[in-house]
Amino acid sequence: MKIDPKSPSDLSAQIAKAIRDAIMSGDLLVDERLPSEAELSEQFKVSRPTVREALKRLGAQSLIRTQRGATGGAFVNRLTFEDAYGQQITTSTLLLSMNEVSFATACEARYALERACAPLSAQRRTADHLATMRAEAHRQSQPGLTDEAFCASDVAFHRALVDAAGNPVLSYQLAGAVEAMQPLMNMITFSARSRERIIALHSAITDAIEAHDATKADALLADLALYTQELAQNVISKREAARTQG
Amino acid sequence: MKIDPKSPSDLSAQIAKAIRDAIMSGDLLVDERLPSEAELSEQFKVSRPTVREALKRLGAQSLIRTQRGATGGAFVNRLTFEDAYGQQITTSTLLLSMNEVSFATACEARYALERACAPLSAQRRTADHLATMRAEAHRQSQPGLTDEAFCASDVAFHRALVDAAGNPVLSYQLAGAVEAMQPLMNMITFSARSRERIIALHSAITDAIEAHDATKADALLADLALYTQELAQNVISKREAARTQG
DNA sequence: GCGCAATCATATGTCAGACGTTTAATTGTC
DNA sequence: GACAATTAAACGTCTGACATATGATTGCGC
Repeated sequence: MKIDPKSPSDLSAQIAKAIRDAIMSGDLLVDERLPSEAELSEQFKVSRPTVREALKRLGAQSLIRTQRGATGGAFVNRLTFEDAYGQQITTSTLLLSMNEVSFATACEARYALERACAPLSAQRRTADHLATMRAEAHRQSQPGLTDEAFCASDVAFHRALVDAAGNPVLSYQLAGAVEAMQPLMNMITFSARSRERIIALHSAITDAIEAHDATKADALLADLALYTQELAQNVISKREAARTQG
Repeated sequence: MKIDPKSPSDLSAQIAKAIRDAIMSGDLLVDERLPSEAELSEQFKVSRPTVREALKRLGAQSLIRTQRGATGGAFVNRLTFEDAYGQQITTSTLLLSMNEVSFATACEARYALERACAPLSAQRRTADHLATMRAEAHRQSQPGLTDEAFCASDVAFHRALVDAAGNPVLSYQLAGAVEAMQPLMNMITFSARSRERIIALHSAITDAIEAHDATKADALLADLALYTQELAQNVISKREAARTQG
């Protein structure tokens, strides 16, 4: 765990990298305590503020946690699925909003991923998952629901569908993809008729999953993907028309 | 953009959160310059080192970049797909290594995701993608290749397969999933015979993709998934036997 | 007037030393 | 032996300063 003393700049970045590498390579184990800030500053021959900046970098990635007090210090953090979700959502959301990713591209990715776990979900779904899916579908049918609330419920529905696959790694991957899309989804205004159709599809998907019918679930998801794209296309072409006219 | 002055601890975390929220909500636009560290420390009524710790946190997430000199400062960073890849790989790798995720679970997730983009790849693949896939398959057939090099080539092959779908969002999602699995894959020792079979599958997959045959590609990927699981199972049961005996 | 070099202003990067706060272990007393 | 006070270790923050990079400005020579 050493740094290059020649490059005068970015010392804190180098230190962060050295520690990160030590963690990722397994030299530092989970819950192991790092040397105190004072000791690290001696080891690396830098000042304590510099060490602190490095530690904050690692903290931002949930690689370490810090604890105050006599037996405190920096500890290698066990990265939980929840931590990872949060980071993935932040990253994915920014990625989509900053890179002019088209709705079509994002939507295609989302449904491709969801269809990937549909067979597993159909196979392993529990009563709990089915109940959540039905509850969300029912919520979506309530009148007076704002578009945002409708979208949020939509995300919850799909989240349950993904969780039904019983594979935490898949859930983690898809949580980011689906949640990051919500800002894009929110731009769609759902008419009463379009909601009705989406809800019908949600119900049918739930039925298929309950019946362990992977093929049908897949087909319904394909329909839903197509319909979502269609709705978005309407919004986009209307905007285009308004711009041309105005 | 304010912080709570009542809680005495974690000031830098609060400041980081305030700025992060401003970026994610769109209050701060891409390439916009943040106030200088001195100005921020005035605004938030904290010292400069505290502000700096907050900025380093944001830098670690690639939310900002800093530049020295007269017109320097902190700028809202345009998160590139490459930045996002890097972070996702780091996060996914640690998640898998720290949470006793079974090989079976990770492998299932990986192949489920890959099969999700096989239809798109079959539809859109270019000559470039096919060339890369064939080149990697060929590399895998060379004698004397270490298991690590074989795995790395395997990752490159699958990466090309995913990129062939022509959807950067999918590529981003899958890059993390596939690359993060490499440490787990590396535990498998590939015999000459198992390599041969994997390479045959890789070639067949490439053929199917070239022929725009999504169904066949999907079936072959399913075979590959099964075979990979089988190989891993062998390793695991051998270890088990060794432990029982020793 | 124009080009080039020296200077300056600004902002980040780093350092040193200090004080406050939290927390657990130790010590001392009843 | 149990409980309270003290102590020590470590992080969290502050102040002030110097170093360094870099664009802008100024001034000089031509």
